[in-house]
Amino acid sequence: MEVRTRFAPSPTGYMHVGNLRTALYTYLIAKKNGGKFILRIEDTDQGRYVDGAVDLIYRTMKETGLLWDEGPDVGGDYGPYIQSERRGLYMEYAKELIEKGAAYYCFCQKGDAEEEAPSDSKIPNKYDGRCSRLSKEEVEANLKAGKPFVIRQKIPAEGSTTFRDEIYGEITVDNSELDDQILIKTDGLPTYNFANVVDDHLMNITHVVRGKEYLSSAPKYNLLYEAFGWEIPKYIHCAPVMKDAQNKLSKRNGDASYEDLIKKGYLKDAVLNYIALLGWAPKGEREKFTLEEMVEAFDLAGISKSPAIFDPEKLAWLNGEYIKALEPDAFYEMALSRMQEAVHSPAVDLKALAALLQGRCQTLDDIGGHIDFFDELPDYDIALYTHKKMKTNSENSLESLKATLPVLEAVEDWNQEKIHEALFDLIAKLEVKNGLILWPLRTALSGKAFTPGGGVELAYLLGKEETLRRIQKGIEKLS
RNA sequence: GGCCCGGUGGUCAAGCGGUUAAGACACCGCCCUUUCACGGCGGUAACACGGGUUCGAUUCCCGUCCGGGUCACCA
Repeated sequence: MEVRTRFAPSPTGYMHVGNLRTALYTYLIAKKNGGKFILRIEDTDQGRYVDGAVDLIYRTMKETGLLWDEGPDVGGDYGPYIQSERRGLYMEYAKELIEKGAAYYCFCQKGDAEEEAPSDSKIPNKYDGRCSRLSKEEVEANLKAGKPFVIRQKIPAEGSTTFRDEIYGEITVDNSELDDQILIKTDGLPTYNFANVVDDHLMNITHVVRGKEYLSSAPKYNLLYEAFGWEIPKYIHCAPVMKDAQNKLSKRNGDASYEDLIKKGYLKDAVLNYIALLGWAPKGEREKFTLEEMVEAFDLAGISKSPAIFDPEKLAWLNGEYIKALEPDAFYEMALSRMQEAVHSPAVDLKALAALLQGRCQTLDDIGGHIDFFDELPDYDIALYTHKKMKTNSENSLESLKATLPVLEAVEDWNQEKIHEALFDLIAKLEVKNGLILWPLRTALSGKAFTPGGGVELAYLLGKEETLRRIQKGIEKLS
């Protein structure tokens, strides 16, 4: 039988990485088995609907390559794929359940004292099931009178229900723990729990992938499937992605969303790769995977039972690996706007600068901080000239700069080779260590302890005139 | 609180009765070096606790503790 999985988000906000990871795992399970990945929008909660959320879901998934085979915009044989467009469909299934004795009409009002369970119940707020004991005539009369109603699932009073999750194994719950949950609301629309079961069956879903928060409602689903006589899908419940040991990563926590990460200069492939590793361990020691490679390597056995804390540092590291692996031109394109923000002189060779930056950035946002000295030389402390390994100090640095100035002044073609040649000729002539000339030069040019390149590169990028000016400035500072 | 699930270094995690308990990030040190980075090498650091079962438990069972989830006419 063909494997069919579905990602079923509700359009209630933006995609946080936990959502995205669920989508990814769902996709991987389908593709690993040569099956179909379906997108279904669950929008039965009119109150929580957020404008633009559906588009954001489409965009994020397309961008990351999680392409669906069936869905609202691409169609398929099991549509519609938007739950609100299926609204007419659920009532008949609910009625089928009533006929089968697995559900009943309930006329209790929301918030009614009547709805409250006896206080000795083990479950607070558990419905006491009084409407299930209404006679057929009473139900008919209420319906005729136009009394508002909901339809509730009738949970067997005795026994227990066992279901199997692919990663947690078999779980058994006493039926007395289960509430007669509402299937159809007063407005005639199904609850998530009911719509889900009906839709998954109608769409022939074979593997239900979802967050672990649904684990405890799974027994009720099983009862529903059994009442219908439908085949029960395989369940895969995924432990959440956490912000810290106590709190789940949440939408309102700043950088938890995919969009924010991208804005901050993370690469989509790196983000996808990283979140895959949060809760899934591939066989072997490889950590870097393309989506195709993940499909190949994916295995349910590698999915973790316990929650994983999102570690921005490791993401940053992985992102740096992805940046290094980029074609220089591709990196240049990505870095361009950020370089232009920081460097305004048209004389600066941004391609050469990008080449220097590529190996030193973990995120694109790091760029600004690396090149903030280009436009203007910071007012630095001359202590920077002192470096124990280079054996430099303010006195010999002054001499070095004085020696360097005329040498660079004499360079005709201002390019890296010529600059390099001139500087190393000087070093040879003076019979000193490279660092004695180069460290003071780099310091004078940048005013910083750390820069994206050495003296030669910086001199080239800054241009002859600015280079000489900054050396002169250094000499003044040291004199 | 009832029920369900989980608990290996700071973090992600291998492990599935016998291991010197992998690996990665981070951290520290050394080397290389035209700084930082990169690269190379090395290091610190973990089986929540208590009982069993067993010749032997990180691994199996029970209890405790801790954490999470759930108990909506939300999904």
